[in-house]
Amino acid sequence: MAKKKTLVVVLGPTASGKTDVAIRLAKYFDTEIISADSRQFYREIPIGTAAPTAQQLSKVTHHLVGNLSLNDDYNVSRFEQDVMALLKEKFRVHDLLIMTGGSGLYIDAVCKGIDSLPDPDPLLRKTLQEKWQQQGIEVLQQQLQQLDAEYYEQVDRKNHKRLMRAIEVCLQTGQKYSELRLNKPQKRDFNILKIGLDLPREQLFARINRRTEIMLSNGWLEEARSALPFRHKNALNTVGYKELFAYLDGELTLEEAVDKIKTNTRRYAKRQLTWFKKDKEIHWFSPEDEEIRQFVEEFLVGNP
RNA sequence: GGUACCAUAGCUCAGUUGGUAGAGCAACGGACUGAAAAUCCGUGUGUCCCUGGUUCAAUUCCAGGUGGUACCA
Repeated sequence: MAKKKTLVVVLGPTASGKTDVAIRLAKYFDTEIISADSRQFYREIPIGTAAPTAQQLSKVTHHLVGNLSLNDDYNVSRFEQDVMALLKEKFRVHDLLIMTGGSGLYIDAVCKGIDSLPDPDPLLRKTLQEKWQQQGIEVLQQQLQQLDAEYYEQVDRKNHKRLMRAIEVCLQTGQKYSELRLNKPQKRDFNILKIGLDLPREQLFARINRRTEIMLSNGWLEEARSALPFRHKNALNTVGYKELFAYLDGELTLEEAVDKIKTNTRRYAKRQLTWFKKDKEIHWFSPEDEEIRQFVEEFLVGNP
């Protein structure tokens, strides 16, 4: 019987040191890394997304970094499919693979699966978007109440994105969203070990501030300037770009923009931590902790 | 040195005709199934500069002090 394969997931808030830890583990176990970062896919914005550098990429083979263009539309479901295909291929030659990133929803899609739902119809989405902007959220609420009263009861009714998505699914499938959204964890045929990286908040915030400065001195502003033609793409609805675009528009001074970037990055880190805190499968470590490698080895021994 | 004005939450400020106070931002907490670095929800954390006076009661009125700002010397 074939040995069971293992996916080690290195996760944590932004700037917690995931990239370095993942590379160290990958080198030690002589394996490859799959990114689970919803913004590092885009090849035009490596600086602002703190993607692995050319030097880091040369040390270990990375997947799903810089594989998309800002023009590409992408979503969690496609990510799940891409990663499952990658795992199938790479587990032929590796017993252990590493996935690292900070996008909780994307990580969960790989670890637990995600329901089979249709991709949004762009035209329908545009219609709903306009409806919301012109007539307000009440119209969306009423529409969802008619289409799917059950989901309407549980949904966050002030969140236009949730309302729109549910309406989309109902209209596109002719079925109720609440009936399609099973939310049932799928069994994977590989072991999963989740390693969480975290630091005392004060230290994490100091790292965020320092990294922001480094990213700027690495040419982030120029990167933002050249991404300007794509500013309305979803990929650029991202911490940092919004603020730098505001500076380029003359709405903020550079100093104000940088301060806002730091603040919004901290807030992003907090949202990530809120997501990860719920997941009781995560084993938490400090990024400098030498015991991470040993912990993985012990897991491998215990889960042959 | 003199005069005027100001001093309230981490920041910018509102307010209390005397009954210990509230907005925005920040902060903190939370939600999350194809836009997720997105989107949305909740929470006020306070020697009301200090000391004294008047008063049943002072953050509020009065006096002095301290600090700041402006103008005059």
